[in-house]
Amino acid sequence: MSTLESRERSYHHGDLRAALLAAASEVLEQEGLSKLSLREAARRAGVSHNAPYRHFPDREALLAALAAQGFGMLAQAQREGAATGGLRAMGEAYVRFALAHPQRFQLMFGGLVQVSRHPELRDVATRTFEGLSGALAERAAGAKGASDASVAAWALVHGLAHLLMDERIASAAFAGRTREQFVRDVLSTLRFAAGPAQSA
Amino acid sequence: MSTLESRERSYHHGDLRAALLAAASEVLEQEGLSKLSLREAARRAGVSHNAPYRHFPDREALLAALAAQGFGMLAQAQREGAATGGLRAMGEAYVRFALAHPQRFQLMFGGLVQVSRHPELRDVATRTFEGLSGALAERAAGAKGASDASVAAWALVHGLAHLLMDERIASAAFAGRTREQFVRDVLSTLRFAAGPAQSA
DNA sequence: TGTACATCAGTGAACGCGCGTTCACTGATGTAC
DNA sequence: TGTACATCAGTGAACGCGCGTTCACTGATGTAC
Repeated sequence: MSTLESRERSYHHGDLRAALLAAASEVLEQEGLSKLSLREAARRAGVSHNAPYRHFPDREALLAALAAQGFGMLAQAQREGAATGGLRAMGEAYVRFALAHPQRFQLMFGGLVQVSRHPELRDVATRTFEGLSGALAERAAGAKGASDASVAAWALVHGLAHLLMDERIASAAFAGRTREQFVRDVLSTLRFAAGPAQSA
Repeated sequence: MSTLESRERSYHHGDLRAALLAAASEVLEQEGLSKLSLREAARRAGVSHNAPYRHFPDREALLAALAAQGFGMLAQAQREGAATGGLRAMGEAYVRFALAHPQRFQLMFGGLVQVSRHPELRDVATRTFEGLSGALAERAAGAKGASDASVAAWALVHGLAHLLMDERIASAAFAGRTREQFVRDVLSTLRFAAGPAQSA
């Protein structure tokens, strides 16, 4: 009998916390945030409805863990973007992440989870943004208002992600382009007003 | 006896629909979206818990009406901005609106209300955005990618509104400036890459 | 001008729902000796 | 190597909650004649 099988049969789950997070992610992506309850996560993990309380003090703690996971994913996507295509690719990766995981993005930014009550979440979120603004500050090094510029760049990709996610942009605006190409084109219509020349 | 008094005493409310919207707005701004139920709106309007069903077929219809009202307010704020300070002021007005009415903004853009199911909402939302992109297109008239540029500008203010609203921007970034000034400075770090010269 | 009647806009009781959470419990695990 | 015992991670029943929604109703209003 394999370890997995023995785990499946055993009274103790083995790694229920991870299983709950996986189940909750599934609900989140398939059914949306409003359908995501502790009970539903427990059901999907094949466990009684209050077993989750051994791993999460309350519902919000589960949401916070999911959000934290999301920031990790976003940071990873950005790192990959930065590695392959520089700053521009980082922005595109940000938008791509939001569109690939709209419900997760909502959870991360929807204000439903009180960030102040979950230090772990606050930390991972802060680190994610530092990655972005660090790269931007490097690019605009020394320029007056470099910090403001990095906020602006962040706002730009963040807003574009939101608008596309909510289908707020009429399909006519795409003008036949793929969404990827549209994002590239939109992002390239703006330049930093001061600082070193922008190459991309 | 004044008309108002007679209304207060009468069995029929007089204008319950408006009263419910007002009560719901109050709940929305004071308690947040999650506390906003048909029953709570009815309570605040001093009416039985299912009187609202004479005016709204279901809960989502009430939310949709509130969101539609929000788009009206936003359009109005933008018009005022455009009249007094041009394009830049329009963007600032957008951000200011979001910060003054965060819960409303969430409702309008949070994806909780199925826009497709509420034509009136879709229409007023579309008109609001046309006002913005119309002004932008005018500014960038003739330039290649003017439409893309207006999407970018919209995304910029939209994203900045979101980030500020969610308190995602560390207070250190303000560097002692007021929020209004900070918004102005951030917005001015970006320029259109092509098209007519930008004056502000 | 008065009256009958249709229609409209409220009321109040009741239903079922899924949820978060608590409680007392039991089976499984690990460790001290 | 065995055994006693503490601890941990599950179970299942139960609670109260506010909600959306439906039902049959009643009071108020307006209109045809």
